[in-house]
Order: sequence, then structure tokens, then C-alpha cells
Amino acid sequence: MPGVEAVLERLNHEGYRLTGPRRFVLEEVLKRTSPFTSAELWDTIQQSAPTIGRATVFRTLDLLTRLGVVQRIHRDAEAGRCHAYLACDEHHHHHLICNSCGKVTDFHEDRALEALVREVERRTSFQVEGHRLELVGTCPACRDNSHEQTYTGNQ
Amino acid sequence: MPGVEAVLERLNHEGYRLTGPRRFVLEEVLKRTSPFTSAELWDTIQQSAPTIGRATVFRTLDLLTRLGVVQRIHRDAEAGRCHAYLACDEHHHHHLICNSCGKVTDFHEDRALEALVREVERRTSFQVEGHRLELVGTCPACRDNSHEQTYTGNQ
DNA sequence: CGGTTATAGATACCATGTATCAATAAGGTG
DNA sequence: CACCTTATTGATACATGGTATCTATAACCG
Repeated sequence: MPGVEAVLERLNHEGYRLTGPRRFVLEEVLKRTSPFTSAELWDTIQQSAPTIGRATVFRTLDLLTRLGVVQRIHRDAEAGRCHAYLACDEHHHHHLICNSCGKVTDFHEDRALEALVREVERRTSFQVEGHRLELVGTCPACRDNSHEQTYTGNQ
Repeated sequence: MPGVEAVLERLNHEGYRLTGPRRFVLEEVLKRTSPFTSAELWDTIQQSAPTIGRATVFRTLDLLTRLGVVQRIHRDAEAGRCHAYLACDEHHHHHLICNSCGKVTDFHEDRALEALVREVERRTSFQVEGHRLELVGTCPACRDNSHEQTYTGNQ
């Protein structure tokens, strides 16, 4: 989770203009530590900065996703509600999502994954170029007090 | 990929009615061996059985997904086009998707994955309950003749 | 064959996300 | 600082995936 300033600097460096709406959406995005839907983001922005348009929110989300500042994660929800967004650092990593509170923890575990990939390559003769891995479970906090928040979970 | 008859029997056994449209959509779904979008399925059905309604196609897809006859897979496509469907057997397994021709191979590799899960649990104190894993790459056929079909790939 | 009820088709609807387009404002230049 | 170029904005319309609703139909059970 890079700071607002770092991302602004990067945007500037890559030739993007540092506009008011962009700053605002960026700040709002980086504030969040759990996955959020575009609708949730749009709601809070509409309340705190009613002049910012919906398209701008999506455009900024898209820009940040392309830059790797934000990741799209997929959830098995019905209708169009299968995407969530999440600010994250740039390194390659995976997500560990709490079914109960929605909190997301990153983890880097490439040794076991590489072993798996090599084994699959050997067996299938595929050449594996990428992967998508998400783990779902219960975080330590939620395992203890198991009746706090709810979250329309994944998987 | 179970046969049409097996699924029909199962539907019947679970109290679902074996209607004409349901049979037809089911057959059309089981014919496919690569992932398909709802739009693609709807197109071919509309041509071969124009009286079947769009809602019925979605309802049947949903039913088959709930039964585990079909899996939803997620792809990083823009707009609402992030879902694809795929007929598959009921055992737990993962998908290996060819970036070039879209062919999907199942693989079962739970040893390395379990090792990974245990390691992550140890490090994060999460209790891991599920996972979503997809590998993307190039299948043997496409690696050889590398200019046949194209496929708007994943990741 | 007849009755009950799940299911079908039609239609309207909702949500996510994008294309378009005129108006605006960022940032470089003189 | 004023000016110019051009990226970006907000508004609007649009495209698409999927669902809710409602009446008509047709599976299945007796």
C-alpha cells in the first residue's frame, strides 16, 4: 500500500495530470484496506465530493489498476457484482480473504507454487505463464469473536 | 464431463423436471469443451432453437452451476464480460487454460497446494477454508503451430 | 385423464462499465 | 503571469450480463 504522495509522483512522472478529482479518488481508494466494490467507492465519493462524476471514478479505478496500484479481485457474486478492487503494493503476491470480515492479507509463497507449476508442466506439457490464486478463510480475529461483521464472501 | 443422460438422471432424482428447453440447453452446454460465455451459448441456442428464451438459458446455466455440472471461471476482461462457463466433472480440481486456443485442461494437484496452504496458515494464523487457482499458459499444440486461433486470454 | 405446480417465455429492470462529446483546467512555453 | 495545447472532466447515452416478475404452459403424480 503505497502512500498517496508516492502514487501522485508516479502519475506525474508517467505524464498523467494531477487533477483534483484524480487526487480525491486516489485518496479515497488508498484509505481502504479491505476489498471494495465500485459502487461502494462511488457512494462515498458522491457524498463527500458530489461534483465528481461516475465515469471519473471508473476511469481512475481503471488507471490505478493498469498501474498496479489497485488490483481487481473476482468473487462469486451474482449479476454484475463479481468485481472488487483493492489497493495493494506492486510486488507479485496473492490474497488471503477473510470470509467473515472481508479483510485481505497478502502473502508471498512462491516456493510451493513453483513446485506445483513445475509438476503440472511436467504432467501436461503445458507451458505455464501465469496464475491466479486466492485463498479464502477466517482471520484470527474473526475466529475468536465469531459474530461481529458479515461479508458476502467468496468461493 | 458427465454425459447428458447422467445429468438428466441426477436432475430428475433431485426433483427437477426434465423439460425440453432444459434438455436442449444442457446438451448444448455439454457439447462444448472450451470455456464459453453466456452470450456465445445464447447465440447458438437462438439459432438452433429460436423459441427458447434468454432467461431460460441463464436459469439453466445457473442451475447447472449450482449442481457443479458447470463451473464459472473468471477472466480479466473489461466490462461485464468477465465470466466464462465450462462443463466439468464434479471432483475438485483446477483449470489450466491455454492463452492461445482457449482449451482447458483439468489438473489435480493437491499435494503442493496443501503444503502451500499449511505454510500460509502457519505464517498468518488464518484458517484457510477454500481456494481459487487457475493456471494460464500455452498448450502443447499451440506451442508448435503458434499461429492458428486466437483467444482473448486471461491474466 | 386431470390437477398441481415447476418451469417457460416475454418483458422490464438493475448494475457494471464504456463511448462520446462539449466544456474545463493542467501544465508547459513565452 | 497570460496563453495555448491537450488531457481530463462531467453528463449522457449506450452495451452487456444477469435477475425479477408475471402469465401461460407443460411435467409429473395420482
